[in-house]
Amino acid sequence: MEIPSKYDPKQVENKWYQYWMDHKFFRSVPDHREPYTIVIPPPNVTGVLHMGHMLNNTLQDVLVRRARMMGKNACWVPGTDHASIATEARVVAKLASEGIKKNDLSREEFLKHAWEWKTKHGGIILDQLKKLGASCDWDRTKFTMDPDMSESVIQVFISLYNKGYIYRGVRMVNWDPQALTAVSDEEVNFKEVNSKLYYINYKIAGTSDFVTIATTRPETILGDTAVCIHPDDERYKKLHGKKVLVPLINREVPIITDTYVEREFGTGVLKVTPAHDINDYELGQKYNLEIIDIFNDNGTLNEKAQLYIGEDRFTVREKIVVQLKEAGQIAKIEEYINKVGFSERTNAVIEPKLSMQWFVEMKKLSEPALENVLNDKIQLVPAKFKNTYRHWMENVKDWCISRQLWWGQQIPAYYINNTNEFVVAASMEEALVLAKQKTNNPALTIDQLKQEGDVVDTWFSSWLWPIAVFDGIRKPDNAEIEYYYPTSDLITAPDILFFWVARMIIAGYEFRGDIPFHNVYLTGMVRDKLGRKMSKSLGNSPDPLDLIEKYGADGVRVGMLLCSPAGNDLPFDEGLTEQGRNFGNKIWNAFRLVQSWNIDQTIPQPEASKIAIDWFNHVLNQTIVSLDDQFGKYRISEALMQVYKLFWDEFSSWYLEIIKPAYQQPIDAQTYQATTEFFEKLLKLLHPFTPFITEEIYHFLQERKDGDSIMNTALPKAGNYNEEFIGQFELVKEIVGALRTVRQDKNIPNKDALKLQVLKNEQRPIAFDAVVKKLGNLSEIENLDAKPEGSVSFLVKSVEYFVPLEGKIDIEEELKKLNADLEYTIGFLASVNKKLSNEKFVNSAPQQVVQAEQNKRTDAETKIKALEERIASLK
RNA sequence: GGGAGCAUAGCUCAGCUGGUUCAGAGCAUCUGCCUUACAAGCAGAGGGUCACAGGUUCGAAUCCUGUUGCUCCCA
Repeated sequence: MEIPSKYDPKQVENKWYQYWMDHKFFRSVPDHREPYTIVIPPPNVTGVLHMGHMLNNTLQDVLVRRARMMGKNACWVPGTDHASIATEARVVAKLASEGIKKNDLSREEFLKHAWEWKTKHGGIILDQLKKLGASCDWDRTKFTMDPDMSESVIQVFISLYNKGYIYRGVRMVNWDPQALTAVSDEEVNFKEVNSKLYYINYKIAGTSDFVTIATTRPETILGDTAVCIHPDDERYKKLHGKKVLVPLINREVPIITDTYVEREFGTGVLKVTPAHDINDYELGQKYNLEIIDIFNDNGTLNEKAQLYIGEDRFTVREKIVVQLKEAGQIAKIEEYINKVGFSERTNAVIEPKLSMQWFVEMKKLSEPALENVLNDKIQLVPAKFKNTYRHWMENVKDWCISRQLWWGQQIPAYYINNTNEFVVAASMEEALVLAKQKTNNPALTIDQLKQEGDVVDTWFSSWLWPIAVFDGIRKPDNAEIEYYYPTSDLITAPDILFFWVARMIIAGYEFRGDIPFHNVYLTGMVRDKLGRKMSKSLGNSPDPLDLIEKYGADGVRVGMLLCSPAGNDLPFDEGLTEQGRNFGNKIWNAFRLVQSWNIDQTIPQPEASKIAIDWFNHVLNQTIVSLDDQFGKYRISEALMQVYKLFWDEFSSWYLEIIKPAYQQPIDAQTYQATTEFFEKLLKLLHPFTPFITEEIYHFLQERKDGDSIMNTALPKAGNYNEEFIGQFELVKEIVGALRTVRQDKNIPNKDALKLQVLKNEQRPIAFDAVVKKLGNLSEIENLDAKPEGSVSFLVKSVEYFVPLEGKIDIEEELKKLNADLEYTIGFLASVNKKLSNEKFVNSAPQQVVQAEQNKRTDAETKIKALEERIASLK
């Protein structure tokens, strides 16, 4: 069988993914095994796969595949999130391009379009994840607006309302005057802009004096209902209790005092516009100020402004400044840089706007969620995020859950007779029953009820995700939720620690009385080389599918993982995926080598091979132990690096080189057997990281039955290993390395055999001679009693080796090296001696440490003696 | 403005409760090799005042304090 020297992932990956799917290997149903559950952080239906998903889902797949191979019943639940704002915006834009306005459609008509859109585009990411090799149980694919999911959301809303956690209230929202909707805080981008700071004189009522305020938004003075100063500000003490007149409209408003005012900013006098600034709003609440909303929803001024009615806020800004100037009320204008919020979607300047919203009271609900993260019942990885988490949870604010949108679960509140009186119920019929009771009016009809138009925030459905995907809200005792919940690990990004993770924990305790997951692994943020967050709008993200096309899914997975320690940002570089691809190629070629050998049952096993097998067994077991440890700490990146080195350095560069028969010579059966066993174990260890190539080679390595798969085999378990043996072998590597250096220095080709001489020394790893001979291409290793003449020498530990090379010795060169070594060793000995002669050190350091220093001294002394003798003999 | 975190080789990071030659790994760089598994490779080499300044200690990359710089969160 001719196997190409370069591994081609393309058809291999498609072939095996299909095979896994055909055999339903990702399917999980409850059984007697221990469950291992991950729910995917549901990507937005609007999205396409980006590098963040790649990282995140690679990590999940590694954990899931590993758990599966550890004999657990692994269940990875995939799904998507309806992303109300983003999706609605998409659908609105699409309709607009067809000349249809959202407002011309009924809610039902619009939702029909939205569902069509979702059906068409909503599965893209999940399909893309298949290319990555994600071993999700696709039969369980959920969507946050599936009927059962929505029912759960509504049920939870009603239950929270009935428990008194949900209320209505006025709140400042981020209003997008272009899209005509409130947007969430996460959808506002703050940017620094060059603007101006206007100093405006306000007349003090009943006097001819005035006071100067500073503002960046002069158009909002029409909504001013107070002016505020710091109570301790000496400059303005005389103003306490006075009133001022708002310029142009001469409304009389009070001067209030509050420590909120920064005395150093501007003039130390703040104009207060409660309807159009969140901080002013809070002042307004505190001092019971009038709230005058001067803006229409589209950003033009309304009649309450009295002036400029119907004109846009930015036009008004320019005009009002002119008018104020004419009135002599502008003191000065300064250049000023401030941060302005822009809508992520329309790029319109966000207008803070007051509106009636629905809230969840969070204080009490969040208590168990705080406690059980702080006490590590739920473990955050890395733990540094506990700080952030605590800070948030201790200062938790009520959660505004209403959105002025149609795409999402419509709030199940029903207003009675167009009043603000309402009932909360799962259906209109139930609402009618409640409304009749509430109004004491048995004649009430459905026509007199009107359902709240707002939908709930998307997070209000995704906080139920780990429960709802197993139908644990509607059917709290069903077999699935009891088996899979709490889930095992959650892998997500730290920027939604509060929005999502914390709320899932809250929901977990509130609705199931238990944690939703045991561990939360927080990944880094994938950035570009300039350190910018990768985003669609910047266009700085490579297309993951292109990368997979170019480097293979295995290569991309390795590339992503190699440098993604938990919680640290990952500046993405295509070089990493290239490294991943190269690794795949290395595995491939190692396999090609092994499969090219012919086995001869009659030839004896070479001594060197026997040693190599022993050694590799030790190293393999040692690595397995270490891997378990790394995975326990979620150090996935380091775990991969260990397997990477195990395969590349230890197995390929050392083990295979030792056992490799001469060209076109057969290999003995025992060594071959051991080698394929090693290979298979290595493949299994690698499988969670590189699922495709390992499956491919697994099937080449031996005849397999249909339905066999490496993904369903057991991960190798660690056997005993001998560290001393491994240590001895490290000396062998040093000897071989030194021999290679000699060859390179003296220009001796590998195929010319050398003779190695050794001064008798008990520390020499004599048991490994066969290996040294093979790798060094030595004709023999000779024991000497005295130092030979005319040889190149080197020291490993304190053992002295010689390579006889008549006529090839450059004595000058040799002396130089020896002297440098001698100098270093003398210096080293001096530092050791200094430590040892320090009584405080000897008395207070642990015995082991002192002993170690003493050993160092002995070794160094021996080495110095050897070096000195050698130097003397050369002179 | 409040809070948190980070700073180790050109890059990305390890370095656990201070103590084995502790200053490491991978990549990149340089040198020599197309040596019949692999040039997507092999064999070697160089490269760091562990941000800066103090302190604690027999001993500090590691603990403490301050300074500087960067990042994130909240306002």
